[in-house]
Amino acid sequence: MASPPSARPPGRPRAGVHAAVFAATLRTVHELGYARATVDRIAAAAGVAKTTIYRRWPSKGELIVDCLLDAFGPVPLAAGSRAGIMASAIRWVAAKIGEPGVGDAFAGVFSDAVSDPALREVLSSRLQDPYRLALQDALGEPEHRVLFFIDVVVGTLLHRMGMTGEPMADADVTALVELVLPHFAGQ
Amino acid sequence: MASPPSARPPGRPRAGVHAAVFAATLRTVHELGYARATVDRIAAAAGVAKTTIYRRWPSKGELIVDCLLDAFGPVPLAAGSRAGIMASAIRWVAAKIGEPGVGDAFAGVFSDAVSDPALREVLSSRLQDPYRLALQDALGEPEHRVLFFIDVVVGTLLHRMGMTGEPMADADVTALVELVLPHFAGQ
DNA sequence: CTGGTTTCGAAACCTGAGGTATCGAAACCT
DNA sequence: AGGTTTCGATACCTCAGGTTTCGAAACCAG
Repeated sequence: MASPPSARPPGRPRAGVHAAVFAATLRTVHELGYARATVDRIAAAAGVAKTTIYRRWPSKGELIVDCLLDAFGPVPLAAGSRAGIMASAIRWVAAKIGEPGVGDAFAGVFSDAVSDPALREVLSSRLQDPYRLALQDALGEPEHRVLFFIDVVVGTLLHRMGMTGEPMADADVTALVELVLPHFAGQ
Repeated sequence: MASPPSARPPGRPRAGVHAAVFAATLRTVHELGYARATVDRIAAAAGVAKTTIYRRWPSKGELIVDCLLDAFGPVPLAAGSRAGIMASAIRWVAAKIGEPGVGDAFAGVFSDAVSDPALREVLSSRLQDPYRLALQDALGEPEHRVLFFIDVVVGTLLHRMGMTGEPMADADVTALVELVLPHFAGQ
């Protein structure tokens, strides 16, 4: 029979560097901006060799996607009216994008994906799809409609971030909520 | 007295290459994507040396901005209700972004601006401000409100373009119009 | 037709970033 | 102690943005 699945493989075990690398990534992106946050610098900030990073993530883009997944976590979907769910989701993503480094990393990896179909696929399937499915389920809306509102909400927040370098202020987030909410009045 | 201002300066005159370079830029970006549309390739497609391009535009970003200004032209602002002006403006920018190469170039230069404050300033002042001012004037709205709706409309269109690689379909543009229009019912 | 001035094209070059390859040292298990 | 794997350091490759150089071409004045 095969060896028990929990048997540790021989050799030196991998060091747990994910948390340190994620923190170093957000810190470096926040301090230097996305383009100047090179993999070398991120590795140095994490106290790790560049080769170690490339052993775990196949590209800078996928590292950033994993970092964002870690930073965002699951959507808080408080039970309640559809409008309430939508409003809290919008405020949640706006607040996350406002955290230091997160918005820059998000806008940066999104930008890279424009010219990189493989990264676009990763971004779509690993980052967008889980949230899209959760929202479809919570709202009882069809896929194309949820995708549309993701375009509206995330697109608006990233456009503001990209044009001004600053996350959207609370007053404008409120305006965004009021723009979207009437379309989820029913139920 | 000084020589008449219309006197041609001595030496070889500059060749008029703007139109050819703009066309080559959109064509190359459309065929290869933004990142692979290098300045070398754009120059080759235009039948021009790379140095000639850098004599006229200080960076790839500014070349793209000028190319977009040429491709967009002025906003058609048909006289009518504020809602009608807004609806036609949204459909106009959506159609422009849907033209081959334009959406990719727009998303690409926007992406570059994320990590390049100088380019962000150029994008804001040369590309966004003229349209913002025209809309403020036509709609009688304050600056921050027009900026907010530019974030919503352009952000949504670019997010769709960036995530799917395709411009937004007409049905979704209609949904975008219907999302925004109720906020311009008055007058 | 000749000389002065400017622009053009071709090529070599520099910098910086993503990503890969190599290899000895370190960490774990048996 | 020996086998296996990962780690860090370093050198390296590719490619894109951008600059420099320089001879050739295009214009004007005399």
